[in-house]
Amino acid sequence: MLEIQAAERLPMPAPTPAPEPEPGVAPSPASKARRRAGRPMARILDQNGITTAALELISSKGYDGLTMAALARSLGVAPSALYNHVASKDDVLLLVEDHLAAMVDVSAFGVEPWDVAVRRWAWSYRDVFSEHTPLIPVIAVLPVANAPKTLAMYEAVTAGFRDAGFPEEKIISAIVALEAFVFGAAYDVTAPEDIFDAGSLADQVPNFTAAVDRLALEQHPRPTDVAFSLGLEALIGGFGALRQAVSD
Amino acid sequence: MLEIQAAERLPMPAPTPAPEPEPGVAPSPASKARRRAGRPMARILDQNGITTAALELISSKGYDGLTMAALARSLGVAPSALYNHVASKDDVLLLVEDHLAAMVDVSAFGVEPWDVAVRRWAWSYRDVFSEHTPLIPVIAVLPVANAPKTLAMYEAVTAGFRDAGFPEEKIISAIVALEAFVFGAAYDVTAPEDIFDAGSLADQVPNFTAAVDRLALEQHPRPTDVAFSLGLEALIGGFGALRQAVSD
DNA sequence: ACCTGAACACCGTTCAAGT
DNA sequence: ACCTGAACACCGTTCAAGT
Repeated sequence: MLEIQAAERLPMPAPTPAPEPEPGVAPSPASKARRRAGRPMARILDQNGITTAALELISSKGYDGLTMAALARSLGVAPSALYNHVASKDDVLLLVEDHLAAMVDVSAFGVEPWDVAVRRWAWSYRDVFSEHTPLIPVIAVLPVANAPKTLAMYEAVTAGFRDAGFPEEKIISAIVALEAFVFGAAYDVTAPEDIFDAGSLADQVPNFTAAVDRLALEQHPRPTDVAFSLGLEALIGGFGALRQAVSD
Repeated sequence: MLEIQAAERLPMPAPTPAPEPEPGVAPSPASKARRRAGRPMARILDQNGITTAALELISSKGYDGLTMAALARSLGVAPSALYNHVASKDDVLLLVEDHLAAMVDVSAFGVEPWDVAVRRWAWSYRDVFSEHTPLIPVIAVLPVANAPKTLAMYEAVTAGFRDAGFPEEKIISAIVALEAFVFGAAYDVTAPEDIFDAGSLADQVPNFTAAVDRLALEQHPRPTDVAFSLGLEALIGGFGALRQAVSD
């Protein structure tokens, strides 16, 4: 259901087809007149428009606001119309995920040194998905064949690892491990500030409470960024030692 | 809503109270007779019974099968009865999470060397939650004050880090980083085997496909375990270098 | 092929009524 | 205090009917 649908010519001869509005663009408020049932003259929906509308809905109402009904309304169609273009709501989430994957910064691979590239990629990956954590369960189970832009990201990262002298049989494992860390860290970004406040139980967990208080004393940047940096540098350090000599 | 509710004595004098069935135990099939409305003689539900029933439901029907209606049915009550003991379905998930946290193995801290303890804890943590990934979004945002067993786990780990010479101001950050990796890895366990099959797009991502094929050649244990081990050892190695000299 | 509109089989949650 | 039963305001999804 995620294949690209070839733009289809209508069977009737139409030498100068009337300039149709872009599919997926919300109808102007002027066109309040409700559409009659039946196939419309011009296609109204496509996967691109659905993706864009979903992203707008998410950014304005959050993932709770992303319902098939709300999505349809923002596109000016009935909810059932969506099912001509996606098989399910999960399909919509997949479209969104693949769009976001294209925003992850892989530009440093093959240009900057390996560790710099990994650092840039991982921070960017975490930042993008920390605003979209409801997608993480979807990504984790997502066969890459259905997400071309996600696949392109993996290709860039893999090539970067290979060119940096990373042993080929360990590349995928290393990427999977880094990705696991990135996804977990994306959740951590969304945690409330006082998540580690033990409240009335504080005196029962003295070591923990002391360590939490001690961290708070450091006038650091966000604690979530400190933890991410600490873990990421350990992973980069450990994985970097696996590389074979290469001029870069 | 998660406070422990003190067992309450009924106000009426009851010198030899009839041996009441344990609360939360599903009614024997014999007692088919429907309860009348109104407060029952003996309390039927409590948080313990709800937790146990939820865990049974999850293990038999999965998280999709964990609905308030199904949970109530397994306990022999109406769905609305649950709301006398939990504020919401999220509260139920919290009870389940805290129960599972107690199953994570922290026994090696303070007994075995630091790296052995971390390794045992992390593997156990991942294994427990890989069967309960729908809880991960809940844990990530969960104030520890509401989850006493989870808090106890953090206390044991924190003490282990401190006693091993870990600088106090970095302990929480290190635990948070390890936990992020564990949660992400828990998702990875649930991924389908062919998740990295690029299908028809394979020739567009040659480096990635080659690395995936290369990994498959290694007759390893589960790829997810290889990736977890690789990342965990890097984290342990990197964090271990932060420790100050201590005799252990 | 691609829309509408009605319907289906659910959800979690609330609340009056009962004891 | 703690249950039942009815009701509420949703969900995602299906499908006949229309053009």
